[in-house]
Amino acid sequence: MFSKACVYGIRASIYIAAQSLKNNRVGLISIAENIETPEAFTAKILQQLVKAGIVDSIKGPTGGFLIDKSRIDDIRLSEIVDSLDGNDIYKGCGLGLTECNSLKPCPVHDKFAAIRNDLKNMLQDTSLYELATGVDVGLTFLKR
Amino acid sequence: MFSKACVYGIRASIYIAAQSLKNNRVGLISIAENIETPEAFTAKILQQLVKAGIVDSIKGPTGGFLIDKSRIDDIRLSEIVDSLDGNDIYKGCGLGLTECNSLKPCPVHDKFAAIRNDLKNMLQDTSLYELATGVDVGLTFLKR
DNA sequence: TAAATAAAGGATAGTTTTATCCTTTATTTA
DNA sequence: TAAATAAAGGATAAAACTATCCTTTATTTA
Repeated sequence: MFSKACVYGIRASIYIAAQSLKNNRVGLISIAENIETPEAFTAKILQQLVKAGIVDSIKGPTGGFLIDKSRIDDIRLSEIVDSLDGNDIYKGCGLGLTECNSLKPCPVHDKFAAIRNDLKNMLQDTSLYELATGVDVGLTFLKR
Repeated sequence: MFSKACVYGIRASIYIAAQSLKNNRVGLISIAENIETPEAFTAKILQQLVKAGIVDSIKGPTGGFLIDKSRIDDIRLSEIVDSLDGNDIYKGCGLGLTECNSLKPCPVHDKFAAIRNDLKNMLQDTSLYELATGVDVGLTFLKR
């Protein structure tokens, strides 16, 4: 469904959000440990999330990654997916055709459109806030 | 969503089914042309579909690929996806965790389960027959 | 101001996926 | 039975994705 970069990025964002809600700034090592991802690869993904404006970073001692508390409720899963995997999962044809639309549809066009639309809505309706609080209260998990 | 091998395989299966319904056996070159896929790579995918028992092949002059007419209505999209991409899209965790279930769920477990279940049902409910006839009457397309 | 810390960035390596080429095997037909 | 045809299979190459390492830049604190 999503690339590894994307799922690592989602997990990292949720972890950073959960910590930011508790006013903790977190470093790369701690992130990689808590979401169980390869450290250096996670660093690259965090760079992308910073460039996309989803995560903030601060260099030097006491530095690390954070998300402004006031924005955690506004950030949607769809933004993270967009920034790491692009919008192909929403827009692309299910059978890989370059031109595929209601005028010249592939054989699964309508059936896929329905699923993809549900996926799109789900990602757009899901905020980082609800995911982060689930992790914080121990209802959901980011590793294993 | 699906690998290239998988979407090529679906398109090839639909094309072979459409031709088989008209009692035409089709060769590799003609398949690759009509679904616009790289010939040699398509050959490899067809080998997998033959091994999976979805498509039949006959060697030598007048040979080619076909699907028994009586089976076209029974073959589901899910079988093709299974044979080329495996069942990870149905079973795997949306965030890539190895253990993820209702007892120890990832933050998006329930939301993904709903989407994945819809996808699963759609693939299991869709027969090669309905896709092939759509192409045959010019309602849907396999290339561009 | 020097040393320590932590992210950013560049280079490179490993793995998987996608793609091609060439030889072998099976089958038909002249 | 020889020649032609078409799929099967093996080897290899190219591209994309995943992953690691090392240097540079920014910032803090002693």
